[in-house]
Amino acid sequence: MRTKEGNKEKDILEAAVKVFAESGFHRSKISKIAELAKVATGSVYVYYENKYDILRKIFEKLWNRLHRELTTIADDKSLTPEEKVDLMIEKLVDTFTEEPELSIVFVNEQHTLLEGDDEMSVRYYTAYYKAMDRVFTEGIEKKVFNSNIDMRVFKDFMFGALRNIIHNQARKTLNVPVDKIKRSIQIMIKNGLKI
Amino acid sequence: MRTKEGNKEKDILEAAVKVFAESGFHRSKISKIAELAKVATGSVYVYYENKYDILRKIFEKLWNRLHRELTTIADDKSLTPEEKVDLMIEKLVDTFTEEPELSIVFVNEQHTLLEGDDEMSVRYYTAYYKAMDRVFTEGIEKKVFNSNIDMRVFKDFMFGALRNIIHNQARKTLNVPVDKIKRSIQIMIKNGLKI
Amino acid sequence: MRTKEGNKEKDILEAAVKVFAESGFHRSKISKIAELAKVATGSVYVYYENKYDILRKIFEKLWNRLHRELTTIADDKSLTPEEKVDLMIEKLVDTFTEEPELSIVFVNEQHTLLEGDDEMSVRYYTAYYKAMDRVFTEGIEKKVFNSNIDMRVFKDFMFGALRNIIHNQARKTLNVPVDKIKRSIQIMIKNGLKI
Amino acid sequence: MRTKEGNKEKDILEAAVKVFAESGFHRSKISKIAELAKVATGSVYVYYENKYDILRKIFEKLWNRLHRELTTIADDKSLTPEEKVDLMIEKLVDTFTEEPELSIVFVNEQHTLLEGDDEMSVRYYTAYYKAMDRVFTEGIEKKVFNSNIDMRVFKDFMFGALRNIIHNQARKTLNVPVDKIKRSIQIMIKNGLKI
DNA sequence: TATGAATGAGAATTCATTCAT
DNA sequence: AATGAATGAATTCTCATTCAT
Repeated sequence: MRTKEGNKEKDILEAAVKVFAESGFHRSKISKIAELAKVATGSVYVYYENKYDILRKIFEKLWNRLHRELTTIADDKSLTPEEKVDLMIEKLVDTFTEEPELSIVFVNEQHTLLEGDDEMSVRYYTAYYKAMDRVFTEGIEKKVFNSNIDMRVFKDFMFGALRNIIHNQARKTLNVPVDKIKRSIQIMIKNGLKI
Repeated sequence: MRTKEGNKEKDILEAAVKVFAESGFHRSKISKIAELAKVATGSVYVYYENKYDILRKIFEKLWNRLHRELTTIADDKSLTPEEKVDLMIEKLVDTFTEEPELSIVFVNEQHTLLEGDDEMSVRYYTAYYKAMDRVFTEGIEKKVFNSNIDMRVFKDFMFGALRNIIHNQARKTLNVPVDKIKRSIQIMIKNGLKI
Repeated sequence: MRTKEGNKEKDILEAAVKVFAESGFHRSKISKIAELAKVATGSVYVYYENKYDILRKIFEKLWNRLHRELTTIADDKSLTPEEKVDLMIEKLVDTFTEEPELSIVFVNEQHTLLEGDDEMSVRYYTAYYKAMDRVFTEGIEKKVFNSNIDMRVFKDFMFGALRNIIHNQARKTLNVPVDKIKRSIQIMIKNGLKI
Repeated sequence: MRTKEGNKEKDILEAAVKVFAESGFHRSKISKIAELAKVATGSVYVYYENKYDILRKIFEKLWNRLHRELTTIADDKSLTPEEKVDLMIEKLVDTFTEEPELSIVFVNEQHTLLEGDDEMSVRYYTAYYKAMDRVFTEGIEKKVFNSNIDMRVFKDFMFGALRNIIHNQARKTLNVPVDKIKRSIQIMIKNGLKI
C-alpha cells in the first residue's frame, strides 16, 4: 500500500520539530530529518526551499494557531478581562504541554528565526501579541488592571514567563503538575506574589 | 621572552560577546572574534580550548557575578522579603541593561550551552536560583507571600519574565525607560495585575 | 535518481595509492587525491570515513590478496617446503613489482597504520604470516630446514628482506632485473635454510 | 645549580628520539620535545633549524657511528669474510638492541628523511653500505661467497632483514633473546652465502 | 514527484616557527 | 643564549543543496 502523497510534507515538518528540539537548528542535519520522516534527503527540497524554510513553516503554523485561539478569547464579549487572562494562560500552557518538542523549538530557535528574516518578527507581534494587547487595554479601561504597569512590559513579562515555564516543563527540568502550573501563574499574574 | 601584551584573554572574551550577540553562536566565526579583539586567529586558542569554551567562560563569569550579587541581597537581614524581591529585580534589570550584548547572548545561547554540557545546568541552578529560593521561602514562612504559588513555578516565572524583558530591551524591540520597566515588574510581581 | 557513475570508490583508492606513494601519508592532501580521481573533495567522504580510513582500506585489500595467494601455495600438497618457499618469494616479488606505488605505500606507511589502530596489526600477522609459519614448520618437521633457526626470526627476516628489496626496486634505487632478484633471494633463503 | 649549557643540544636530540619513536615524526610536536628536554619551545630553534633538521641530525649521528664501526670490521685484515659478516651482524643487532627507540625512529622515518632531502640518500649509501660492499666483494673474490647472488640484492636483503627484526624487537612484537636472534641471522646469512 | 549520489564552499583547529624581551 | 606568547598558514571534514535519472 502506498501512503497518501500528501503526508510527506507533514511528515517532514513533524520530523523536523523532533530533530530541531533534540539537536538545535544548526546542529540538525537535513539527512536526519529525512530519515525520521522516512523520505529521501532530496525529497525535503521538494516541499521546502531550504532548512531555514522548514523552521519558518513550523513557527508560522504555530503562530496562526495561537493567534486564532487567543483572538477568540480576546473577542469573547461574555468574559471579563480577568477571565480572559485566565483562559489565555490556560490555553497557552495546554498548547505547549501537549507538544513539548514544539515548545522547545519555539523557545530555543526564536532568535534563529529573527536573525534570518526581519519581516517575520513583525507578523509575529501582529498575530501573537495583539490579542493580549486588547485584553490588557480593556482591563485598564474598565479600571480592573493597574494603569501604572506599562503595557509593553506586561506583554513581554507574561510571554517570557510563560515561555520559560513551558520550556523547562518540556525539558523535564521543572516537574510540576500542569494544573498547579496554571493556578500558580494565574495567581501571580492577577494577584501578584502577595497574599 | 615575549611577555603578555595587554590583556588578550579579556579582549577575546569581550569581542566574542559582541560577535555572538550579533550573529548567534553557530554563525560566529573565530576569525571574526580574533579580528575584533585585534589578535591573530591562533591566539584565540592560546586562551580558549575551542569556540564552545569561549561561550562557557562568558556564562561562567556572568553567573558568578549574579550569584554574588543576588546572594548578598538574599542574605541581608535588614530587609523584608518584599524589599529583597524589589532589589533583586532592580539588580537584574540594571546588570543586563548595562551590557545589552551580554544579555542577548545570555538569552539566545542558553540552549547552546545546555546541549553541549550537562554539568553546566546543575551549577546554573545551584548558583543562580538558590538566592531566589531563599527569598521566596522566607516570604512564605513570614506569611507575606502566597503559599498557593508553587515555588518552582515562581522561580521559572520570574526568571523567564525578566529574561524576556531584558532581551527585548537589548534588542531595541521594547523601548521603555529602565525605571518604568523596573516599576512595572515590581508591581506585577508583588501585587499582580489587579488594582 | 542520480545513479553511481563509474566506480568512484575504486578511483579514489587508486589515486590515494599514487599520492601516498609520492608524498607520504601525512603530506598527502585529500584535495589532491580527489583531483587525481577526478572527483570532488567531498565525494571522498562519501566512500571513506576519513583520510586514515583510505590507508586502512589500501592495506586491507592488499593483505587479503596476499593472504589468499600465499595460503594457496602453503596448502598445496604437491609441493615440497623448498618449492613452496621458492614460489612464495616469486609471488611476493611479482605482486609488488607489478604495482610499485602500492609497494612503496605498503612499506612506508606500515607504522602510520599501526600507530592508529592496534587491532590491525593482529589481523596482519594472522592473515599474512600464518602461511609462512606453516611452510617453515613443515620444513623443520621434514628435516629439510635448520631447526637452530628461530621461526619468529625467520619470518621477520624473510619479510623484512623482501620488503626492503621490493621497496628499493620500486623507488628505482635498486636496479636489478626481476629474475635476478628472485634468483638471488631464493638462493640466499634456501641455502641458508638447508641443514 | 645550573646545568651545563652544552647539554641542551643533546637533551633535545634525545627527547626527540623518544617522541618520534612514540608518535611518529609528523604527529610529534616541538612543544612536546621541548617539554621532555626540560627546555622552552623556542630554545629548540637555538640548536636546530627546524623540526626536520632534528630528524636529520638523529640519522647523521647514527650513520656516522655505524659507518665507523662497520668500516673497522671490514678493514680488519685478521678476519675472514665469514667472520666479518658474523661480527657485522652482531654489531648491528647490539647497536639497535641497546637503543630501541632509536631503532624505531631509524626504521619508521627513513622515508620521511628521503622525501625531504635527496643528497641524504647518497651519503647514506656511501657511509653505510660501502663496508658491506667490501666484505661481500672480498668473499666473492676469495670464492667463499656465491657469485650467483647479486651484490645489490644481497645488501638490500641483509639490511632489510636486519631492519625488520630490530624494529619488531624494539616494538616488542618479536620476543626472542638477543643471542638467539644473532645466531639465527648468522646461520641464515652465512649458510646462504656459502658455495 | 522522488531519489540519493555528488558536490564544494566554508570554518574550526593545529602547530611549526618567529620574535620581543 | 633562553624564553614562551603570539602568529597565521594550511587542511581536514561537514553538510546544505543540487541534479541526473
